[in-house]
Amino acid sequence: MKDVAARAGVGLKTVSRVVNSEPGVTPDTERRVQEAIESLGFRRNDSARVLRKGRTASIGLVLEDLADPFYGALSRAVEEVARAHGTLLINGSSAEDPDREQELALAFCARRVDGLIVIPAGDDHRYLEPEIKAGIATVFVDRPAGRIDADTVLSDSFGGARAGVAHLIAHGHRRIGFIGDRPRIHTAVERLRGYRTAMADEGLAVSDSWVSLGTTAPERVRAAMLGMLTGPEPVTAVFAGNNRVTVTVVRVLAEQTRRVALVGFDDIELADLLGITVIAQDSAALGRTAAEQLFRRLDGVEEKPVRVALRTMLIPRGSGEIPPS
Amino acid sequence: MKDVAARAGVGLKTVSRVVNSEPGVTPDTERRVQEAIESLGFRRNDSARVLRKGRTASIGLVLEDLADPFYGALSRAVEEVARAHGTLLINGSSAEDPDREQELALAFCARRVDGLIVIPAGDDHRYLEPEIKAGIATVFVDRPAGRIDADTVLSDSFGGARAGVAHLIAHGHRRIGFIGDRPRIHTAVERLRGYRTAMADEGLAVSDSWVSLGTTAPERVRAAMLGMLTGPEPVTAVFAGNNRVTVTVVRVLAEQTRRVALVGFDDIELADLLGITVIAQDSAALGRTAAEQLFRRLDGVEEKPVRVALRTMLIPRGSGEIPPS
DNA sequence: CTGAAAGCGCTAACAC
DNA sequence: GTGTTAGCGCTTTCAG
Repeated sequence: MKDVAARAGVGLKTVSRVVNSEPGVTPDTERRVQEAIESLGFRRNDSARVLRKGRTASIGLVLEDLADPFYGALSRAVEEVARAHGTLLINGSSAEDPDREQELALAFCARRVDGLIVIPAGDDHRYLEPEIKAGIATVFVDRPAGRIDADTVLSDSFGGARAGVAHLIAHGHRRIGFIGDRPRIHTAVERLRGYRTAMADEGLAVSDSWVSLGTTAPERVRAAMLGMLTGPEPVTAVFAGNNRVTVTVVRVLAEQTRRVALVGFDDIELADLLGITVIAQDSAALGRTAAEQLFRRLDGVEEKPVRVALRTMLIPRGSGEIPPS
Repeated sequence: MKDVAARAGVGLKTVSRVVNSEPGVTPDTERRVQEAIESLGFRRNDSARVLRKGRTASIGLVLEDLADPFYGALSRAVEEVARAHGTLLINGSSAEDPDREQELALAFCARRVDGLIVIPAGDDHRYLEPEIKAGIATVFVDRPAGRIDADTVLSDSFGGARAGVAHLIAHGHRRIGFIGDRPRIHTAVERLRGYRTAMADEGLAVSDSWVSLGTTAPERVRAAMLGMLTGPEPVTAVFAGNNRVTVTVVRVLAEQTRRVALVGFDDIELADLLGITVIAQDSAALGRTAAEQLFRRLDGVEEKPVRVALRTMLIPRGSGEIPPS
């Protein structure tokens, strides 16, 4: 910038004005500066700018795994909102590891992102308190924050699972399995609660052998599913706790001769062709809503922490309407 | 940091030493500084650090759409490599718009990312020359750079498409359609070339009505597919140019009574269950390889631009082995 | 309308 | 082992 000023024969501040298209520069001077910029290939150093202004025009998003289509879509929605606000997005995948979540979130804070959107992996977010106090707006999505009070945008996991299981019951099932994510994960617990409530609503007892929580690794899910299909009280239907689980369950069921009903949480690409009945949640809406709330905070809106729950939708496609065998 | 120094009763530089775990501090002093840091909730301002050091420990990735599972997986692979190098990743989606690609890439450069990985939307990247000259290492992935010479990591689109179409021919097809992405996109053109070559290899003529390039919007692909199924020379097989196209083609074919063979470029989740034969490319390997090359550059390796072509793999699953009707 | 000086928070280089 | 000084590239303030 100094060089540009020298070359254009003007002061430093004048270059700054031109670069930021601030008013108060003669068209003629502006042209000279522009030429100098061009010929020197000058590009403003945003780091220095940030240091001065305090705002980085960037936000951070900590999610579980960008390779999961659910989070990919969510991230993209956040990016669109950020873009509309002239803001860049930094992504980080926690791989469902609380330490890594914290490491990422704090790294983002050290870069002085203006705001943070977090899909929690851990259940204690007190480590963010000083950052939030220091002015980094924070919104939690998909799962609630642990041990701090903050803006949160969720899907209605409980209601969705309950509706899905009720759907299976309505189609005549009595022995229904539930395969979900690890019990540390809030959505897994909520969906299990939805399952139990739906069963209780109809006065159905739940056998321990019908419920399995754990990682979404294919081997684990496969074993759980096979376990429920054998034994003294084999299930005639399953509720899959999320898209990763559904994918594996569909594969296992495809190998069976007996027809087993299935409803899965989360929609999946091509699920329509495979006839998979799902409880769809709108991952893009989740991201969009969270981002909008974040920018509302960045615009200075002061209100007590907001909690939004987005509705889910039951999409019947066949697998959930198979009668008990 | 000044405050920490004051509180701990030490000099500024000593705090800096502690924060960066540099040697030359008494354990006792270090403890005092640590305490001050804790109680003040101090966190180093990386912007200032960047300004001083020149390196931001961040890289930028410009891709088409993070919500596309192909790019999601690629991005995640890049992130893993970056993480191993203590580097953060900034993502941006170009939405296949060259202007937006440029806007993003330059925005990343203004933030002084150490390196840039670009999945080109446009075909002229001379705008990056000053940046590259200024020291921002740049690697292109999935598609080659336009009008500049730079490190590039691609899949073998030509070879993959050729093998896929040859596979269809081997199963008896003579009238084979090709539906691909817009002709501005390098991979689309390469895959079309693979198609034409495979046809020519067997002495088969290609009717204009069998080839359709354009956006991957479902309506466009649907119309193209339906067009090829009707008319005087209906196709008995199709080659789909990428995962977006395949998804729509599968839907259209599912509605037909006649059985039409299909091979698609890119693997898709659940394609195994739907029996879709594909030419798989390893998006994670693409990302990993590109990122590794980038860090090789950042480590100071000077060599003339590298070009890597990753092999593709034909996975027969049924749809590509349907005989002509 | 324009420019000179101060300083954002940190680190490199050199004292002590 | 520790502190001091200068300055990274920009914007803010205020004087011309």
